[in-house]
Amino acid sequence: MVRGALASLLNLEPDIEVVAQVSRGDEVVAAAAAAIPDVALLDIEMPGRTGLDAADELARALPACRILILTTFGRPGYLRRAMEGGAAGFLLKDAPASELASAIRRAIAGERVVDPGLAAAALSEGESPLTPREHEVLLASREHATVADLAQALFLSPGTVRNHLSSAMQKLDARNRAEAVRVAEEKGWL
Amino acid sequence: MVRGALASLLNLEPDIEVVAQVSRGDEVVAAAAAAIPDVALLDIEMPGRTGLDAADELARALPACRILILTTFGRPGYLRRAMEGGAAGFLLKDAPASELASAIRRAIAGERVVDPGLAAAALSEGESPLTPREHEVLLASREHATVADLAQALFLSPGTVRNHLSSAMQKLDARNRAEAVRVAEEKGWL
DNA sequence: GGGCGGGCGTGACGTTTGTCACCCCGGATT
DNA sequence: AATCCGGGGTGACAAACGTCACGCCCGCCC
Repeated sequence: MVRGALASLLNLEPDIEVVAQVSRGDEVVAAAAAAIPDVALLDIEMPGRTGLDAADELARALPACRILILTTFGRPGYLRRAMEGGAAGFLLKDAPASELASAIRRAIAGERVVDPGLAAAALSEGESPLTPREHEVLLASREHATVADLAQALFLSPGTVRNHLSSAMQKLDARNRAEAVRVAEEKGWL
Repeated sequence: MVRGALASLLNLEPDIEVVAQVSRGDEVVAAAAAAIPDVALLDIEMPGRTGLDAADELARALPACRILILTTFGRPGYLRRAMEGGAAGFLLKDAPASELASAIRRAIAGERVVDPGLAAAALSEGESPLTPREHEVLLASREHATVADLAQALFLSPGTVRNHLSSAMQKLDARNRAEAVRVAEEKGWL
């Protein structure tokens, strides 16, 4: 509904035409390859595939296509990943709707469009202190209740899992897994 | 942005006029009292106050005003609460945008508008098996890492907290707090 | 070549957690 | 009067958790 509504509004702009819409992250690249848009507007949380992942591949497949990320959650980690992935801009859904059209125009003009407050937050928070493995274990810990489960799912020894978790918890200043997950999610590191 | 976009679209409909918009749940009743709308369209997750809570009070303050809940998450528990609170309809944001206007018209006509699949899910899942206290403790456990913290925050003995948690975990078929919270959230019982 | 960090593992240790049995109380049901 | 349920509490116990020290390997970098 949201996508449809925004598309309708954008189509009312005389200089903007919506040439394609998809509902899933894993349909983005195919649709863009077919429609060859000037700008791709991507959400982050999507079924099938993250908007950030889709952006990475889209940037390789259609280098001429400018990418704008439009998301609900202003996690600094998201912003960083988006910019490193070659996005031209990063918008929050709680910005006024008028900003969307102007951001698209500015993206076409070659500017980078980033919410200033969010950019500051991204710089101040720094990037994730977690090693890839720690990140992976913490991620999996959301879906597996016990260390034994976790170890089996990751093909690791239970001891190693606990070591990774313990190390992650120290880095995140948390007193247990659950808190570590919360903190990591808040900072956009998960 | 989403609210603004939907409002713009609705204003394009000849028979619909958007008379007020607010961004916070705790501003709903005041705005409605000033604008006296025929229909109130409420999200659930809002800063300040839940849309469901706002709906309850709105139904008391302006009984003539029809209430439509428009939300991202189709949790059966949400639906139940909304209907018990006197809402005229319950829409999901992933429905097509065209359905929104028609739902508003049907609400004015006195119909109840509910996503059929969601209604079935609500009936099949049943309501929360948790006692009020268990619910409360589980809710608080999201923000307090240890039992000791939890006990202090709720003015309870640590043992009692663990008893409540244990009982909740059994009812939710979970092996620890974190899993219990996940399950309860999924079912819309939290 | 040596140092360093990441990944994987083990063993030991103390703490926390989850479970259970059992206690009391008050209100509602029968 | 007896029963049940929700709430609050205690004490004990085993299991799970989080921490630490230590070992090994590999790759990178000075």
